[in-house]
Amino acid sequence: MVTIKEVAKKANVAVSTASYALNGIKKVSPETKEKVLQAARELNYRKNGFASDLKRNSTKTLALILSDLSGPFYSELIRGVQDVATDHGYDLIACSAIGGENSTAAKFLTEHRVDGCIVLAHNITDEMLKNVAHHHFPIILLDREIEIDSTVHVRVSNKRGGFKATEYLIQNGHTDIAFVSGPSNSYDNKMRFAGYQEALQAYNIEPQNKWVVSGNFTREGGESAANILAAQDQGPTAVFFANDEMAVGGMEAFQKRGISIPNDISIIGFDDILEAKYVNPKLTTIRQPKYEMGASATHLIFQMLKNEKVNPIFELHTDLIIRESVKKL
Amino acid sequence: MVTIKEVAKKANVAVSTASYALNGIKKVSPETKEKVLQAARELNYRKNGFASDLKRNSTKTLALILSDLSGPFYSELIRGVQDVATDHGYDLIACSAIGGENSTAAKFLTEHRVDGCIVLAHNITDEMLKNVAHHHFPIILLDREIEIDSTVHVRVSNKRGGFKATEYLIQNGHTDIAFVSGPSNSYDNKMRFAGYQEALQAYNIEPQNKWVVSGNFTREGGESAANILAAQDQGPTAVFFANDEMAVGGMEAFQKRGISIPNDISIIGFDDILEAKYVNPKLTTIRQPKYEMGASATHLIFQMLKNEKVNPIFELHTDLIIRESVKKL
DNA sequence: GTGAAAGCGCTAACAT
DNA sequence: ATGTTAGCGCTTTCAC
Repeated sequence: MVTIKEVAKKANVAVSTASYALNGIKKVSPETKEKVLQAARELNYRKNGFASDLKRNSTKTLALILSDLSGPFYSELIRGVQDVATDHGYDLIACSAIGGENSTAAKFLTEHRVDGCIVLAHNITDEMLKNVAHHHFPIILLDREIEIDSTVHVRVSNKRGGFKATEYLIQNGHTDIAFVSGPSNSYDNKMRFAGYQEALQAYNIEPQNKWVVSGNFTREGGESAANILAAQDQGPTAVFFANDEMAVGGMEAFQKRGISIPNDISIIGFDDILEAKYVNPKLTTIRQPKYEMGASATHLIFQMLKNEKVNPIFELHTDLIIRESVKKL
Repeated sequence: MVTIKEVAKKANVAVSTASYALNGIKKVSPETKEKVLQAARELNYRKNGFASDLKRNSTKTLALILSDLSGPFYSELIRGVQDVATDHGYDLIACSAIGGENSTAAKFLTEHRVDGCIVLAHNITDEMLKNVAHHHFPIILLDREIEIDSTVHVRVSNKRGGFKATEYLIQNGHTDIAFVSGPSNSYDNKMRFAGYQEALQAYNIEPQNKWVVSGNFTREGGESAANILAAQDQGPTAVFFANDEMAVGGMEAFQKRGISIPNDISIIGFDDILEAKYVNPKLTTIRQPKYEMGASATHLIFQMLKNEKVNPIFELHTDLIIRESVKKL
């Protein structure tokens, strides 16, 4: 490996001069600069980023921690993060939390390898986050329930969204409304369900246990939930899937059984994934402001980096997107 | 920031001893070890990963360079990379090549921040790759045309795949076969088109310029290509979309115009994306072995790291996946 | 088993 | 404008 020392020697200057030249610091005369650059080129010099970060005590990079790099994820959200990071001259890397304590995520979280982290991973334990969170190392948690000291949460109003979805169904004349839930340990799911229940109550509709079935947030889960619902003597006239992924699977399952959407049954989802508008009929759903979530999270990091005080909770709103999958009764 | 020095002081040992204890090196007696660990806990010590990497001169991490972190990408491929990296005790980070010379990707490529790179990004120039590639820094290029010294290429047999797709159409009685191409600067696209042409020639079918339309590898591009094709007096009986993304868009566009698939027109794609089997009718396509691409690329990196000789080109094969979108004439 | 000390490659304060 | 040098936090050789 060729170091700055060798470059300096070849250019007949001191290391400091070489460093200044290489970093474009004006102190150095144009001729010396060119000499250094030339030497660097000839030696094919590449700086050692770690050494430089170590010295400067700053990495100018942010990490985005995801449950699984290869999982499906919100590209809009990432774009939000990326845009803001770039605006501030920061780099962004993504890493996976698979492996828990031994994951790449853990390494970045604990070893001062980045200046801040955005965590969108449910496989990172609260325990670990607690151990790592301290001042001067900003951590933003997305969609987490538990509050952790010196950590900031960015959330979406899942409960209000669940309420809106259910209310929209009710306003279209539905009273027999099923809820297909995600995994029970999911904070998102819990809140969306709470919104569903609240809406039923607000409109004096008796909740029915048989109409709450679970679907694990996956397409397949949505299919089997739809099949369970369709097999009942007296099925619901509408179903609220706790995410679009399941709604898409559910729609397919209903249609396969000859049940027409929205004529025989109305469907509403949650998330507004890309596919929602390509499915047939187009899916009515609750949109999460994903780009804004990413952008806000990143803005918060920079505020924290500047030692500004930030509110520990930042909540964003949801919108009802009306398309074609709900019929007025 | 609390350093190992402070831990050592608190534990009343030398830094070296603290280092041994912290790294689980057996030299140190159980009691001293416990003393050190205790001190570290109390001080909430986090090691500085850079300092350690700098000293060890190895990062034990690989970078996966993508055109755009927020773009749609092959999660199967990433899983392949991830699995193999993990097996070798390496970490994996993903970063974006947006910004070219100033991108995060460039930083990782040039600054010795990782032990090897897998590049799946067309916005990294050959020039840059050339400057960076040298022995002891393994770089694997995915789906690239130009060969670069001391760099290894993993490819898929796009041309054979294009041939197979076209041949399958021909074997089903089609002779009026359109080709919807991707961006002209894409190596994948070029090769798939070459396969298409070769198949036509092999079966003595006259190629028709009016049946080659471009679609930019996007869903929208597929839609407009389909619309162009559908508007022709005498349209094709089959169309080969150079990727599934476009095929899905094209199918929707055809169906919107009342053209039935596969009754009125047959469709074949390329890639076998997840959606291919959820679309209606299910899409017949050419599958790329994406997991294997990722896994092979990563294996190659480790071979290079061990200074083993590797072949500069590694080609994987494609398979025809027959589903429902092609009809026998 | 433990400690002292060199040094990884770089930056920046200070001296010239 | 350029050079000398301390030191970032860590690992590891060598001496005890």
